Amino acid sequence: MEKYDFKAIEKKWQDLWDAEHTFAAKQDFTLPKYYALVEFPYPSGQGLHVGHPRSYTALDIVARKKRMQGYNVLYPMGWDAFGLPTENYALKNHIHPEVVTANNVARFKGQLKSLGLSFDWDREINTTDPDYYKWTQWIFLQLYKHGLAYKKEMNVNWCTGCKVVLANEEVVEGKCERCGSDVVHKAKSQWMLKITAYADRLVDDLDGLDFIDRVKVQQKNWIGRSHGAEVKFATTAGDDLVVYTTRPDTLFGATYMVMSPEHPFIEKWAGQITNLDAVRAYQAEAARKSDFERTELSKEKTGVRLEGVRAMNPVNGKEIPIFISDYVLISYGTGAIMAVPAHDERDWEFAKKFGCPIVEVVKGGDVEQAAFTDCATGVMVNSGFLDGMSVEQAKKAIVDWLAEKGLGTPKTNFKLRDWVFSRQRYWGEPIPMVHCEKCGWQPLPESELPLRLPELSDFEPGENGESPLARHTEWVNTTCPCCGGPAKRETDTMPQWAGSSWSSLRHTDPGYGKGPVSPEAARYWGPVDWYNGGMEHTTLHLLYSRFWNKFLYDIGVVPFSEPYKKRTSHGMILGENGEKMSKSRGNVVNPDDIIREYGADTMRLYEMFIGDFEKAAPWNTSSIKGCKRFLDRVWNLADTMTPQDGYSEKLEPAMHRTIKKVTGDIDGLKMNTAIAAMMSLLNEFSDAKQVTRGEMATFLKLLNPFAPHITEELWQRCGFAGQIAHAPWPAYDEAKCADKTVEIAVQVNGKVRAKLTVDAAIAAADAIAAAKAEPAVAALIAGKTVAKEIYVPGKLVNIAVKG
RNA sequence: GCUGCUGUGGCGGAAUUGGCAGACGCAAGGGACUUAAAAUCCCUCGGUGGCGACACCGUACCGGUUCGAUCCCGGUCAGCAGCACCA
Repeated sequence: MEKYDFKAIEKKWQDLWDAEHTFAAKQDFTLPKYYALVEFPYPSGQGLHVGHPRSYTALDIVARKKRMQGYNVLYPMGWDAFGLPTENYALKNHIHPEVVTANNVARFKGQLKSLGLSFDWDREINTTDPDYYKWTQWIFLQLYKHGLAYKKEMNVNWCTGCKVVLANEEVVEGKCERCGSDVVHKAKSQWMLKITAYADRLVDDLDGLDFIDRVKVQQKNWIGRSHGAEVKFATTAGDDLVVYTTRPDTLFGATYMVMSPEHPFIEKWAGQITNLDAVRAYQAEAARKSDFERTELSKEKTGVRLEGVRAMNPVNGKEIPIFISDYVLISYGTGAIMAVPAHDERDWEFAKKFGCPIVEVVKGGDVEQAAFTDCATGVMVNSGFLDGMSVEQAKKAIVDWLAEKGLGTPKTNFKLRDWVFSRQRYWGEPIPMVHCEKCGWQPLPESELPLRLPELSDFEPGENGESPLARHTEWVNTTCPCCGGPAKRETDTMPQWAGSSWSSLRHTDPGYGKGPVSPEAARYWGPVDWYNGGMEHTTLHLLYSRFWNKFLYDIGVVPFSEPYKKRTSHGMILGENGEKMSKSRGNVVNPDDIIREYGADTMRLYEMFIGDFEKAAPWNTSSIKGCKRFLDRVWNLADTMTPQDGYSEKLEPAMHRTIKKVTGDIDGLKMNTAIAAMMSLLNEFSDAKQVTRGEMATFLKLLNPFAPHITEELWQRCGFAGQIAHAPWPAYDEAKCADKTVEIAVQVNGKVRAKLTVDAAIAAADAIAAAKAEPAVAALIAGKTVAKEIYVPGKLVNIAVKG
């Protein structure tokens, strides 16, 4: 046969797949279904990164295998195309974002096709398509109508670089997640989504899902649910100061209180505070600090004591001082705490600095040296009626006592905040709301959707934090849907995360006109069976889309409350030097170059072979050659094929074992060891100098999901019927996986001293007898007492001797 | 600081209900073919000692349990990721 011409072969089959829609999901809803999904890309100007194919190829392998196993597979692709980089590029180059998006999508699509990915292009979606964002807007209106979208004047995270508001999830260490600029606080009126209403379910429902642990852990930490109690402390100012605590058991040890500098009582009590100047100065200082500084300076506690007002510990009647300090956050709990320095590290540090008494109420540590925070072993002391109880018992007892006296109630709190949903930029979905002086905020009638973005030539963001849409008065000025009078449109747009929050649902029937989701298609296809995506989206897209799905479930739009059954995450592909790929580091690998030089099949194989799918792995150009060499040898294998249909006697166990291994490894996302197993099998064929027709057919099928072009071509050239993509996945027989004879190790006291080839079904006594007969073993055990003899079937014999 | 994860040859990585450590691949060295190179094929390839058959050591480090530990337990160190004063 001629040389392996991957260029011609790959083009031939890609064209055929396109022409025949080979991988389109079938409309027959009686077939068993499988919905595989990868996070759809943001079509950036840089084109595809070598990281994209790692995720896409892995699920492509899953999808191709499932098709061969007889499933009706949905493996769709789309474009998450709204967003700042496109808009910034458009601004810089004076091209409309819509044009930029179309160009980028065309390039991405070409690149994805050149990889031979089996996406169903008939179900392509684009979040910037008005037919798509019509329904994104529709979902927003439903959220509004159910009280889950509301407008609020608040301090928001403002990115000084992008000139836009960010969600909490988009702020990393006080900097913008995208551009790295400083994030400052700014008071603005913003649309908010009440994700906190779903906090409990977003935590609890994780238990029933097949998500990798680190995703579950990260989501749980982010939502940050804690159980405790709210407790009322009487003050000399008259108002009760309410605090939230997870350790009500330590109430007897509360020796002072702390309020956040933003706490409203400070204003209220101004007349009674005798050191108001110092308090005001501290408030001003705290307000000046950005989030970043507040966390950076967290080592040293600061604060001011409120002179003139004191509180009373409700459990023992003792008067205790009140401080203000920025280590207490206004945004969490009640904005005030009871301080128990003996059993809380932060309180301990503060008490040491400000000379507050440290009263031990849980025995077990040395509270003069450090706070004792262990809940599991401590015993209550100095706590009146709680003395002698464990921490757990004391928690119950004190909460009951507080409830009885009307001093406190059990309470659950979350770290999760509501989702800031407004962005002051052009390239996003317009928020379909209208403001009327008379009627207030009014939703746009659903019949007027989609509310299209106006054609603008000037979409530079406003300096004052206004959206560019605000300058477009013809679009802004409208009539009130309620009273018909003059009104103004909302000029902020939705965040980039809006469109992707329901995209998995739309793929099930992207053309459906009566709602966001066809009920019939959703019932059949949903939820997604396997979803793969980046860890960086765990507390963003993944959390948001779970929230939206739950909402859509509650209002009867979808019949399932979780959008994804299984979630995995791929590791990053690093540069050859082990650092993150970036232009500035000069270590970027372009997938187009690799495909041109080695072919798509080699590229796919290499990215799957590179290492543990979940871990980061450095790119290594010379390792690619190993994968190319493998495919070259597969190509040449066809020349050694014999006409025999079944498996040769010698290789039969290896064939069954490899089928089992590859099948299981694909399901377990261990593509690297699946490929290793196929390489080993190829080595067996090489040693045998031949391959039977039956072996060839099975081998090509196993390899097909990984290297679809070369296997399709060889399938045809070897004269097998039809296309391999439609061939059934090979089966294995467990009973035929084992060899008839096995080599076992013989150990004396755990050290290998001999090897022995025995019948696989040998009895333990016979194996041990044979082992003892080995000269090397006999010499070592001669004259010693045998303490124990162990036979592990098919593995080894171990003889333990003494003396 | 807290939480989670990881630590295996020159490199990427295999192998754990405790059972022959280093599969598979890369790189390297030697050989065959060739005028030569590339490609291909064959051999070697954890360390130390020995001409040698072999012996001893070896899965970050120290200790424990076991006939047997990369795997389990206790402690130490290093790295990565997430969270970051959430009471």
